[in-house]
Amino acid sequence: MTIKEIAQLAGVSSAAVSRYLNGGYVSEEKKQQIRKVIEKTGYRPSIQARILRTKHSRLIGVVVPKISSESISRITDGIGQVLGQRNYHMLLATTDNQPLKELEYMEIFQNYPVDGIILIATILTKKHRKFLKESKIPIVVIGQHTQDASCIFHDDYRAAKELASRLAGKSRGKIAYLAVTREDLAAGASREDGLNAGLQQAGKSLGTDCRAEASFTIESGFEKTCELLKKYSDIDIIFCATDTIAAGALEAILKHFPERREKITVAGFGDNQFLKAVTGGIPTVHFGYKTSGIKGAELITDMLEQDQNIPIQMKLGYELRNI
Amino acid sequence: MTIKEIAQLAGVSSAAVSRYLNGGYVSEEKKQQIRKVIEKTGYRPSIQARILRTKHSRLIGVVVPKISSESISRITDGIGQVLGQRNYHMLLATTDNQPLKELEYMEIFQNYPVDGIILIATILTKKHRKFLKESKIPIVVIGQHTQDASCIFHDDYRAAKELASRLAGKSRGKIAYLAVTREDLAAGASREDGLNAGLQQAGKSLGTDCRAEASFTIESGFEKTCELLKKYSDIDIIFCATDTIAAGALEAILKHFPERREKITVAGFGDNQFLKAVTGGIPTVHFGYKTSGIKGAELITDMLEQDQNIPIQMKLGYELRNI
DNA sequence: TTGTACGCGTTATCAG
DNA sequence: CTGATAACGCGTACAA
Repeated sequence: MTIKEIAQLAGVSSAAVSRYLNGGYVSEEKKQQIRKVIEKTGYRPSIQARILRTKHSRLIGVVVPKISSESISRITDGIGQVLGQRNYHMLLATTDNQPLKELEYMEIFQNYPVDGIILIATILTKKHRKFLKESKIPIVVIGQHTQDASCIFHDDYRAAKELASRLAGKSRGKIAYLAVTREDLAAGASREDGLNAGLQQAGKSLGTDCRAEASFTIESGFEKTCELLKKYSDIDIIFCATDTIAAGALEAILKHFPERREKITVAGFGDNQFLKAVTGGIPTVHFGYKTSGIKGAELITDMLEQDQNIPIQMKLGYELRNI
Repeated sequence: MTIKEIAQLAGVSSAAVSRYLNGGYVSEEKKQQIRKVIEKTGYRPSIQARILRTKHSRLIGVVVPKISSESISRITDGIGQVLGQRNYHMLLATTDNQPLKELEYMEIFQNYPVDGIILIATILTKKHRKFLKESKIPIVVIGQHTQDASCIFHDDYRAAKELASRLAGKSRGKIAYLAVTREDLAAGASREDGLNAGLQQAGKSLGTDCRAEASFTIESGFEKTCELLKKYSDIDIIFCATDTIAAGALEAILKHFPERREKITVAGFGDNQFLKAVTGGIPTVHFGYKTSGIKGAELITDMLEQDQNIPIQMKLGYELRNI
């Protein structure tokens, strides 16, 4: 079904049908004819061809590293909420934690096309930065700090510092840290640096050889914790770069070192609701993920509708929980 | 940047550039010229305009009720894996558990357009069924049984029946069930019916007034469990329609009825990894979610490439865990 | 108020 | 092997 066929069936020109669809001048009489035909045929205009003409789709592309993450779903919730209110739609793409795929999907989005892109970022490579700078459509980065685009991020450093300094006092043994790659500037480098600063402030430091690097999974937290606890019997705090890793740490303790359960504190980042429900809540950091989604969506729609092209950097606070 | 501009800069026709891009006949000499210009300008063809001509995008749209769900992310993992191998890309849309939004996004996908749609279904209304039947592009439904499209679903009934019959023997008190709406034929009706059949087989039945209807959230499981446990002091099994609800049930017990913790068995569906890690694993049903994603993606790409239009109904098995 | 004609960026056809 | 040119489905000046 094309607009031409509808026009023929209704005995009018395709322009009239187009105007009918988009609220232009059409006589009452022709409106009726057109409406009838459209109802009967179930005709839907091709968004596709329309975009080719109008250059905007009222679609926002959101690129995420994975979807099985509570923090990410909170962000997309926030985005979806604002976009819905402002009459946009959201399309998601997942990259399975592969930065190259982020670029792949951003290009697809750009050419497909969507009106704007929100990137929930992990590692920003040179290629990313080039893309951000050269993009023809607005991009907002969530979760990482960058000069190359508007961004919304969390105060990972200070959160980690405060968490560490407040928890470290309780420790009489070794303190361990399950990190994630420092290439991830937010969850990797900033949290780790903040942690070390916080420990120092409390007159402590990580135990020798008590740092391990995990990936963003439960299994990884499980394995690294087993190794650590096997090596040292006096670890009494395990900080984890994410609550997901913390879940793996808890599993390891539960399964292989149950006798040490009471002695070891496991702390994380993210305030995972699932974890809170079934454990009663471990010490963790609550970031305003939903808020960052809301702000991100507001930002990008503003850029779209007001041609605001001055990049904005926005840092969001945090709250310590269960501490 | 358009193909015409590239053609001009390279001193060839736009047709030659198009052939260069799509592997047609171009002399070695012109190839070089074109490549140079494309590299220098960073030109990317508009997928958009290409689709207008070719009618296919090598894009598959996947509609999901929410993304903060482990089962759903396992399905999309499976889909993404196959699609990647077969040189397709995946676009996701979330509907926030609102069936109307499912239709909205399926229409967007259809007109946008994508080559095929995978719907991870919850409630199939009449409008859904009409849409499925009339769709011009292939649709695969995952998670629900339907005659109106190819579908892949799980054996919820028998899984629930076996789970119930094997667990019921241990009970000496009241048995409770936290259901979800029966409008959801799979997670709602089938599991509940299977559960009742399983209990009956074991010579038991649900306690009077011991069925409550929850939504698919932790909070909801928490509230309903509080109410149940307040009313009856001899409940010793709580079956939950999903592991997420089960997490809420565990939270309620932990927080408000810790003294009854040892006496109450909480069982669920879905084999949630997070839950398994931190609790050691509650009795639950493992469905082949990733498999259903894989099969779904294979199905739809086959339909696309072989014009197989005979609908296929595929039922997948299950495994009981931690029982 | 209406219809004609053109353009959006590609690919496919066809004559060279 | 190459280059004009028509077509894809729509929106919109412009002329009527």
